Amino acid sequence: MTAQRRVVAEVLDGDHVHLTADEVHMRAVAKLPEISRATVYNTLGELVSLGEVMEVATDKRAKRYDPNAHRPHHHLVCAQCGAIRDVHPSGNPLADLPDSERFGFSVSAVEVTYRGVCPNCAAA
Amino acid sequence: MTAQRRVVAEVLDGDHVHLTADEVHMRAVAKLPEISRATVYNTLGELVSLGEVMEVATDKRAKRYDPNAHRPHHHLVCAQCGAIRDVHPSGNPLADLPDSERFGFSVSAVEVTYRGVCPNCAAA
DNA sequence: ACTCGACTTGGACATTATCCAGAGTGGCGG
DNA sequence: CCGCCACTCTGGATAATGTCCAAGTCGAGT
Repeated sequence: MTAQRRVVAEVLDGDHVHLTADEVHMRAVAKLPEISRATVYNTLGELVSLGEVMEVATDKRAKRYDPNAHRPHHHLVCAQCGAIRDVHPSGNPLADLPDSERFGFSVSAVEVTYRGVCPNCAAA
Repeated sequence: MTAQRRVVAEVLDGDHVHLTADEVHMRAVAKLPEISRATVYNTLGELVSLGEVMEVATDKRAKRYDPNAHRPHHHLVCAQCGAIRDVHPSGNPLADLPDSERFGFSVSAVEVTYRGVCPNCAAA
């Protein structure tokens, strides 16, 4: 546990939002100016391997990192401003996939992304 | 409808797989050598706007384009080799999102990505 | 204090996507 | 048939994101 990794962990823990790798880097630089992008990417990759954070691919421009990896949840994305909210649907989508639709895959996870327009953008 | 756009449409229609923009470009070049990347991107963007093809963000490396945009379906992705299959689950995930979890959004679409390991990779 | 290994750094590089200025093309009125 | 206009395409530059590598740095153990 080095100073650099602690800073990355603090950035993710401080705000429970969904940051891009670049945003994590910028915030890390604010706390530790000499930290490099490579270290941020390395550390994020390790945190993902450890299961401490999740990668989220809601848009294709950049990965986002979700520090709320321990409680299963899905995401609600505004199509206009890109805002992301965590949501907790009632059903279990894994159960909705019958064996006949699994093609022999061993299915281990499911990601659900709801898309819509947030109240702010709807008002504008 | 120019020659270039016809070629892009043919590429997408010829194989019902999930091509990246770059794969579309390579296949388009095979049919029409002087087509440029910009034109492929433009045309793909127009097709998406028209609702003829869907963008799929199963990994973060590159967008993929799904020509099967007219029948709602979801995707089953192999975590190892990246193979993508279309699947048709039984339930309707939109119904699983109660109003209390919508935060005022007008939710219009849902994407579901199942992740697992395909039979080929499981055998290897 | 020395050595070794792990970590970090900074920059180069790769990939994917977008932008832009200029050239090309086709239709249409004259 | 000619020239004009709107639109499209091209090729290259550029941006955004992510990865890799060689060398430097730091700390633990001896």
